[in-house]
Parts: sequence; C-alpha cells; structure tokens
Amino acid sequence: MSQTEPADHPAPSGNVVPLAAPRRVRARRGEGERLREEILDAVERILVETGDAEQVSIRAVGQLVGVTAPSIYRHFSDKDVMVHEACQRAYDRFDNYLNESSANETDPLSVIHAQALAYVRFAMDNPGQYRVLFMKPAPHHHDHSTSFDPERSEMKALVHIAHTVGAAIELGVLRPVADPMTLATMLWSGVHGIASLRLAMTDVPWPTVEEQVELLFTLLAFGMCNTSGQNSSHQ
Amino acid sequence: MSQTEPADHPAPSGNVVPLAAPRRVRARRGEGERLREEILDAVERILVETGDAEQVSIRAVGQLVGVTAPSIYRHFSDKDVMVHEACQRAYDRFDNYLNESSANETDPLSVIHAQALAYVRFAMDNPGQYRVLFMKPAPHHHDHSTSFDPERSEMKALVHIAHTVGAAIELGVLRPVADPMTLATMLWSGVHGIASLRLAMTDVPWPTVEEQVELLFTLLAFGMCNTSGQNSSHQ
DNA sequence: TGTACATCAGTGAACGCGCGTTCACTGATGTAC
DNA sequence: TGTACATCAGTGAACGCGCGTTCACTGATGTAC
Repeated sequence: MSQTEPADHPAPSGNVVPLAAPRRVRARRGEGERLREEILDAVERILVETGDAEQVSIRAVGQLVGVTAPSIYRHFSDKDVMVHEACQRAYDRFDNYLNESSANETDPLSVIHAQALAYVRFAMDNPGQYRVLFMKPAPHHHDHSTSFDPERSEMKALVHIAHTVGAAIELGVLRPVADPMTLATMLWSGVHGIASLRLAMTDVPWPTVEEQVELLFTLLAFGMCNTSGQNSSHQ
Repeated sequence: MSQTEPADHPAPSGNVVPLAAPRRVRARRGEGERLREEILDAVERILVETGDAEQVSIRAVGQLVGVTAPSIYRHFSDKDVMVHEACQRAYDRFDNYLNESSANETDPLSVIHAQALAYVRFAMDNPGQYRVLFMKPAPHHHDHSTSFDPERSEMKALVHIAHTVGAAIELGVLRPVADPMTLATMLWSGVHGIASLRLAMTDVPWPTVEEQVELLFTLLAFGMCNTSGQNSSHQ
C-alpha cells in the first residue's frame, strides 16, 4: 500500500453512496471551463445511472464531479439553467443518435422504421434521461420565447422526421393524409406512447419492444380495418 | 359583521395560499372514517387544481382538509399509501368516465372512437391527475404482487378496451392483426402518446385534440401507405 | 532572475425552507355502573 | 338520572433530512515590473 499522495481525504470507508468521486484536481488558471463540461456530464450520468430525474441535485452533481456545491454557481446561475443546458446537449445527442440509427437506410419508409425502433430502444435503455427529455412539463424555455422555433434542440428530431415524411409523400410512398409536420407529430406520438407507457406502467405484461414497434408500423401503414370497411361511416 | 363563532382563528389576512380551509369541525365519535374520505378528496383536488403532482404533501393535504399533518397518520400509515389509495379511486373513476363517454355508441368501432377522444380530453382537462395516473413510474404495488392482475384498478380500462376490440374482430370489423389484448395496448399507447406528449412538450404547435384523435383513427384504421405499397418490402 | 500582486478556481459554514414522520398530549363524547 | 371513565379524534411541538442558495474566505497560479 504505497501512499505517494498526501492523505487529504483519509478514507471514505463508510461511504455507501454509489455515485461519488474523490476531490477533483483543481483546474489550472484559464481552464475553468473544464468544470462546466464535467458538471454537464455529471448531470447526464446521474440521469442515466439512477434512472431518476429527482436525483439531480446541486449537491449530488457536485459530489459526483468531486467539487463542493457552491462551485457549480461559478458556472451556472441556478439549477434550472444547469439542467436546461444538460437537456439541450442530450436533445442534440439524441437527434444524432436517431440519424445514425438510420444511416444505412435509403428509402424514407425504412428510415422512419429504423428511427422508430431506435427511439423506443433508447427510452428503454435510458429511462431517466428519457423521462427528463420527454416526460416532464417543459421548463425548457428560460430566455427563449414561447413561440415555436424549429432550431430548438428538442425540435430537431421532429423536424427531421417531418422532412423524411415529406420525402416519402413526394415519392408517392405515403398518402398525403395530412401535412408532413402533422404526420410527423403522429409518428412521434406513436413511438412516445409506446415508450412512455412502458416506463410508467411497469407491471403491465407488455409485448417486446420489437413486437410493439412492428405492430405500430403495420397499423400505421395498412390500418387494422377490413378493407371492406374502407368507406364505412363509423362517425 | 356578526360574529356568532368564537374567534379561534382570528383572520388569515396575509394568507396567500390558494388552497386552505378553516379548521375542520371535529368528527363525532365513530365517524372517524369521514376524515379518511375527505383526505382522499383533498389529494384529488390538489392534483386537479394545481395540475402538479409534486404539490401533494402531507402538510398540503392537511391544510386543505382543515386538519394538522399528524392527523393524517391516523388514517394512512404513510404518504405512499395515501397517494396509492387516491390513485385507485381515480383509476376507477376514470374507467367509469370512459365507459360513460361511449354509452350512446353501439358498434365497437364507435365505442373505441368515443373513448379515445374522451381519453385525450380527460388528460388535457386534468393534467395533474393524468400525470400521476399514467406518467409516473408506478409505486402502485404496495402489498400487491408484481404479477399482472386484470382486476387492478389501473388495468380496468385496458381490459375493457381489449373486450371491445375482441368484439370488433368477431364482428369482422377489425382484422385480427394481433390478439385483442395486444391491439388494446397499441390503442392505449396511441392515445397516451398524444396526451402525454402534449402535456410534456407544451411549446410545440400541436394540432387540436380532435384533429389528432381523428388522424390517429384514420391512420390506425386505413394506414398511410399507398395501397400499391401494400406488399412492399420496406424491410 | 526575483518578487509583489491581481486573478482565478474553488472551499466551508451557514441561511431558511418544506418535507415526512414521531411523540406525548388534550379534550370532547359516548358508555357502564 | 348522575357521574366516573375509557375511547376516540384530533393537536402542537419537535426531530432530522436534503434541498437551493449566499457569503466571506483561501490559496494556487500566472503576470507585470
């Protein structure tokens, strides 16, 4: 047991807290921004590892980074700003993830299909993150206006899907049942419904994710009505 | 300004708290169960009026009923039990509400359609309640087993829909794309997706509820693919 | 090359708050004698 | 009919906790002279 370093922090022996770090090595002058990034990483880690958005507290983040709570205020004016920024990063990453998941697909329908599956899988694999991004009422507009801005990180995925849907309609693969943006919101609602309901109602005997996405696709594509009822007037 | 009652609580003049009640008249002996019901009512009122599940605290409930916090422990062993019980009542009421909403409909498709619209409308009208019932990870099984129990309050609606779907399939109105229970979960996911996404992403320019439900129905019924693509191999 | 100094990255202690929960109690009310 | 008493429906004060946030500080580090 060589001890090359001074025993600043003797031994966190009774430490049961799962997420903790030794005191962080202080950043050198001019490198203060490094902590900012580490803080945002920590927020994401807490979400991913605990799967619970409630666990994100200034103190928990500080502990994970290896820094005391007040240090965080050097980089973020308050907790909401910190969380907001972490969310923006997460939305961007999520958008990239979706695009990568369909990188090998060429026709629009396959793109949508691949992204739908990837969407639900992401939610299942990262429940905490998904909850914060898509299941919380949005305190997401601090200095933004409340009007719609397609450049906003949380809208990127939706806009991308709308483009794909538009392309599919132009190719004649999809019928123009509604405008691309509206159809995109329906697709989004579809995958979000599957994902969020699975996360919320954990003791329902759900089919597998693959089955559900496949079925969603079959239904959205061809419907579940008998074709004889195509012109039925079910009110 | 006649004052027939003793001035026990002089004047809550500076009281800005919206939800408050004068001290409750004490129940007579043997009528203790009355408070229990009033507590459950209060939990629901907080959810409905504040639209925010976080606002449900032992103290807030006590204040709303007009009773001190410890009194609640005479009727519920802890907060979780209290909330759980309030949820069970709410699930039951919700199931009744759905059934009433389609009471005038006869054919299965119209029943489903009416209930779908009623479902989303309820969520929009009672966001707080909807959030607790369907957007929280379920701590709903206290003394229950974790296995599926169709008699559970939160499952009643699902089971009802599954029956309706089964009837529709037997009538030949719906194709047996999957078994009734699976189809029911897809319908549930569909309306839940619309409702919960609207509640979570408040600054998206959503179509109206009616439009969305109508479109969901059109899509689920007839699909959005061109019939020429019915046998396409989109992977 | 040496030193005084401004700057920067953080610390430690404390604040007030609301929370769930416990505990010993109070005082009205019905009941037994 | 009167009274002692057990029971019941609540109260009031306090606990320990974790939270977001503030404030005055410390001490390492780069820079100017």
